[in-house]
Amino acid sequence: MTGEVPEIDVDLDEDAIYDPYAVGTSDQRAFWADAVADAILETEPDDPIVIKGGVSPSGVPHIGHFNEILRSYFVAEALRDRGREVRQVFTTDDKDPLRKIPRTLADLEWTIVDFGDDAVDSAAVGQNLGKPYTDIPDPFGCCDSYGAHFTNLLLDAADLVDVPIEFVSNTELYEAGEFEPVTRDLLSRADEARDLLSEYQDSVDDEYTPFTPQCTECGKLTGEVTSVDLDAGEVEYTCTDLEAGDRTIQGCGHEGTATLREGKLPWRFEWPAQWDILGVDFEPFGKDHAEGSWPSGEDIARNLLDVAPPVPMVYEWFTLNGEALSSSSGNVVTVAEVLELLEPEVFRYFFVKNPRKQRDFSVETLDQLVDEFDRFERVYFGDAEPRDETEAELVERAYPKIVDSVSQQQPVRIPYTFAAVLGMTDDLELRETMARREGHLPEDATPEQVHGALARVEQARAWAERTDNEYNYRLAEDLPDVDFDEATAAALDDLADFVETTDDGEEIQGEIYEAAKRHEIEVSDFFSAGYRLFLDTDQGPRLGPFLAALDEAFVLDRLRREA
RNA sequence: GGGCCGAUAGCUCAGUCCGGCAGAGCGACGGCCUCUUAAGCCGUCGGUCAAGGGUUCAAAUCCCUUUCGGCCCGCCA
Repeated sequence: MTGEVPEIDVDLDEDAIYDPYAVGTSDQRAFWADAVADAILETEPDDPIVIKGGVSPSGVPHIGHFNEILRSYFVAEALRDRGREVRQVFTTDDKDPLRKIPRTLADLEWTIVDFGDDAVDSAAVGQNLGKPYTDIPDPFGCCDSYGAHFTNLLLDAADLVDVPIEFVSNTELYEAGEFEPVTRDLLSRADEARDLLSEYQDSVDDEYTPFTPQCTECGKLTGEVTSVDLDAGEVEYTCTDLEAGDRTIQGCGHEGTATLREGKLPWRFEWPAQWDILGVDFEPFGKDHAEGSWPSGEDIARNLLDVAPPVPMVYEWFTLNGEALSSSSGNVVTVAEVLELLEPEVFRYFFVKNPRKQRDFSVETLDQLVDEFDRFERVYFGDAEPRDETEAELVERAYPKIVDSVSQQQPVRIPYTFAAVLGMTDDLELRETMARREGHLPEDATPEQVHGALARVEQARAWAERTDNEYNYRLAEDLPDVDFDEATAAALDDLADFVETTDDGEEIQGEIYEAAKRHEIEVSDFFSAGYRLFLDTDQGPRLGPFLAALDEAFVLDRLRREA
């Protein structure tokens, strides 16, 4: 359970509640999710409050999709803090047609594979452009359809970050007839619908019909409606070509009839129709929707469907390593991959930040994100000073929503980069010894705390390996190929003799200097010799305590260049 | 072409709505710990608030213009 929600007088006018750029920016709240909750409550929604997100299951889910999941989650939690019941719904827009061949796919284990890979039935996909995702075979053959496959990955992604969501399949909504009343209504007032949408889309002309039938012959959503018979609940259509980007998906020319369930609404109408059907009170969306779909959707909801639109919120897109996230170009990172590098709470923390800012998710500098989270957590436990009152409130409100559960005791965290260094060895006891020697583990830490703190090593090690950065040390198991001069060799022998007499890291550290001086060699060169022997690099961790932590017999053999 | 969002220290970001000393963490640098090299402590440096102009006693904040990054204006979602 989270802390008290600060009581404030909220005074939002209609404009502020339905301006997607304004929602969530109140200066009365430190955490944007609280400001969003204020706006939602101003609309006086009934319980349960419905929060919706949604994406097309078009390909490999990537971290961008977590805007839909986690932004919504924080708002849901902010409302629950105020005693409200909330449903977090997520639509998989699986009735959408596949418009182009994805370059990469992922199997259910999140292994990324190229479209042309042998494991992929590429023909099953290539021959089905223009069909709904749920009518295309799963190219891996493991799920009911292409749509089901990637919906399963989305479900798994939400599960990985432990956000409970109610999944709703759009295709199933159509099949169950949920869209039929809205479809019928829109077709009966096609002129009105056309007039309204033409204010937002220049291309809407007199021929426009707010329904896209699915061809009974070829299965594609390409039909051009030629007549409507609402009494029969049918439309007549001709299967025509479909423009998709710079390509054309060919229709089969079939002339036939379709029921109001055999097809779909164009997106501009489908979105507000979802609001109506699901009773949506709040929906965040990417900036791509902000200038197009939202204004028309709001208008359609109010003036055509006669329903209140949800409270909207725009989030900025972020980049990955400075480049646009793009499934087609392959610049994606999956949640599964991210969670190999980060603890879930750190990943969730990333989404606590202001949604209105363009942000880069940089794998190279992930350590900074982790450090930021660690400080955030210390502030929560009173172990670090908040920079101002705003941050104090932000921490108080957001931290409990980031972690699984707030622990009684402050979790022990070892710095991420140090954790990466510990990854030099697979010896768990050695990791703990080194961490203790460096004071990263309190004397009285419980075994659970130690275990929890060291769990980070796996992720930090994976990060160091992946980026091959300065923390990518590896304990040299065999004697590296070395060739020292006489003085250095003698100094190393001295050092070995000294190590034999003590296991005090600080004393060893001092002897390294002394031995170098005695043999008249540069201290820095002597350190380098040590790093070369143990890590096969020129620099590394503080050598004395490092050697003290290692197995003594191993250290002696190595210093004497014997093994 | 029209509209919209963003840009603040080397990095990650607060602060902008409602004008009032330019901020935090990390990094860097210096010092301390018998000690250049993952830790710790102390300290220092670090800024054309993207650029220019305007309003104001006072502008990162408001107004105008421009640059850069991105989005929308598709019978796409």
